[in-house]
Amino acid sequence: MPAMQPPAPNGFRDAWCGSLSATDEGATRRVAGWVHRRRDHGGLIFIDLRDRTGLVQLVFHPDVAPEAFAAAERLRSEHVVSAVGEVVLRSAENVNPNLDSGAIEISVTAMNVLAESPTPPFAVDEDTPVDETLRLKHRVIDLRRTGMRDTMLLRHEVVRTIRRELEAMDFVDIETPILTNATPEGARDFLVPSRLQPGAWYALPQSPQLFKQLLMMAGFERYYQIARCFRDEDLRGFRQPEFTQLDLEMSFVEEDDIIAVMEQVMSAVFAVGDFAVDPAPWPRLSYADVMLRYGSDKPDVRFGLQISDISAALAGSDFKVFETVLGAGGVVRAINCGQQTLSRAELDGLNEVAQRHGGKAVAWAFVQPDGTWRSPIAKFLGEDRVSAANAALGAVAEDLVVFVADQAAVAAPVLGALRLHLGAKFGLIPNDRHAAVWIVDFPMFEPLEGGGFTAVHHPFSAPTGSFDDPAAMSSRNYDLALDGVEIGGGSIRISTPDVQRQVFDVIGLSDEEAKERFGFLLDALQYGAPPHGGIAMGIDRIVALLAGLDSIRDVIAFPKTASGGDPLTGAPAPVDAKQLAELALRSMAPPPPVG
RNA sequence: GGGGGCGUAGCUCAGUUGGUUAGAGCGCCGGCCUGUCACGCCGGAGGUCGCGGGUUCGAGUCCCGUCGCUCCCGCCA
Repeated sequence: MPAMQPPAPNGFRDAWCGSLSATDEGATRRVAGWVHRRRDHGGLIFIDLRDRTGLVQLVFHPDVAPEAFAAAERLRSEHVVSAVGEVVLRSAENVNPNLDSGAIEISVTAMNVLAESPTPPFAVDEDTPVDETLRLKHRVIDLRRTGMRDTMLLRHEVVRTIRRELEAMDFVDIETPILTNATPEGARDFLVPSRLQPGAWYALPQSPQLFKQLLMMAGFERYYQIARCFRDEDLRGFRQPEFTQLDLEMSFVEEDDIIAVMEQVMSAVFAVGDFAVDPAPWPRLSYADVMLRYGSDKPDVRFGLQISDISAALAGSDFKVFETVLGAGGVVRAINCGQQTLSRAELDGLNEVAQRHGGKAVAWAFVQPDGTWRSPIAKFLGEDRVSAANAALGAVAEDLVVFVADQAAVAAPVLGALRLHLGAKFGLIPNDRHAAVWIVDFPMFEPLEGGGFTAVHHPFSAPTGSFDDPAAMSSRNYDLALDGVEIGGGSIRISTPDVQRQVFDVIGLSDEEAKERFGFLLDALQYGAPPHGGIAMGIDRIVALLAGLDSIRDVIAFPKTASGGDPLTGAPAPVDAKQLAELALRSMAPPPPVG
């Protein structure tokens, strides 16, 4: 964090607690903050006083300031005080190296108690973990802890850096509506009833997608916004119903232009967190490639354990499981774990990992010095197939190989999950090194059960290929993955009404529906839309990764729990019948029981 | 919607095969203490074992239900 300017002197303070140092020796300084800790020695009292910048030790001597000393005897944790005194150098043996201000202390001459506090529900320190519901219920106390404080300040610094970089590149910050229209596909919308138009509904935006495209058509060339987005889906550690993204859009650009801008911005952001990411440009891998080799569209490329397809090597064996799968158009894929050992119980445990992700079972083999396999399935395969598989996998003596046979759409994610599981188990995932990678060449459409298609990303991305074969079309999308987490994604957009209509047609949106829902977009496209594209980056996720946190709840000041509630305010909560009546609404359910 | 884990003092946790008055550390309160810095020493208070029901002579412990939190799958264009 950059150093802070001293506070403008007033009746409360003229210095930051954490910024005082030996250079202030002899000066009279006034500080204000919270009582972090009190050490009462009877004839001498020490107070650690805390403000946003850190701690400073106050000393109260009965002979220096009897009144202040008497007041200090009554101080307790989290009382708020303003104190003034001389900054004195500590003797060498009394220096506290754990404190930024540890070379000095303030010998207090006078103190004002500005507020008192009962004992807080948990200690304002990092020493013991605290139940998260309790933390959220008392978020004010929780946010006083150094971990939360530092994270919120880091978050601020990240956003500040983004703005600085983008503004240096002439991006314009423009706000888009929070009350807007529901979208027919994609995530579930949060809905807001209209009072002035009973029966009609606003929706909270899942992203400013269409508005930023309209801004390009309006000629703003380069737009950005730190935008709040809303999706009414189930929560996870890295998913909240409202979240913040860096949203940007540019005109007269292609993929390389957007990617170059983002690499510059993100490199600056990683530098803020002292985050060791390989210098840009970052690798661009195709969707098909990463789904095969990593079993994920957001691969963690910091470690090996890559997946290989060995269908061809093993085809035609007497092993019924593989033959049945291959006969039905499936695949056999495997991970060569190298010289690793797992117990029988650990090998069996892999089945659970596979089943959690929709797989059936995991086969395994240990390569022996002569190249044959010690494996329950070896006898069904035959020597030729085993050596062909060894060749395909680069497997040599003492290597462990794990296999999954299934339809590709199942085998890929199952092996992807196994890869992460094994990488963690073998200790292969470095936490001091980070890897960013672009994923490109996504399919434009994916087939729906029961016929038809849906857009893999969204129906405003520009497709490539022929509409005669939608399943074979790609989209001009690019996602950015960091350490196995999707931190952003975007695309070159459709900029002609024609193509936009054809895409709507493929996803089953009739001309009439398209006109009703997106008429404004088709209309704007028709009046001269520049080629344009953009990207959105998940701020919460980026900050969590920079801070090494597993949950974005820890980078949001006031987040929701897994059931979408806020223990602090009690939201969501029933509302008065009167409020409902004004909205022409009626409650269908009895209010939930209190407590 | 489905599956796993958790819920005992203000906080973090222990609690054996179901068996005496449910414990520890920290915190809190009181006393002592002039160089501590997670101060120290002495003493003390503090419990709806998440909630409801059941089994049992007896339930923190076993069973059923329920609520809350959390992780995973589905879902998240």
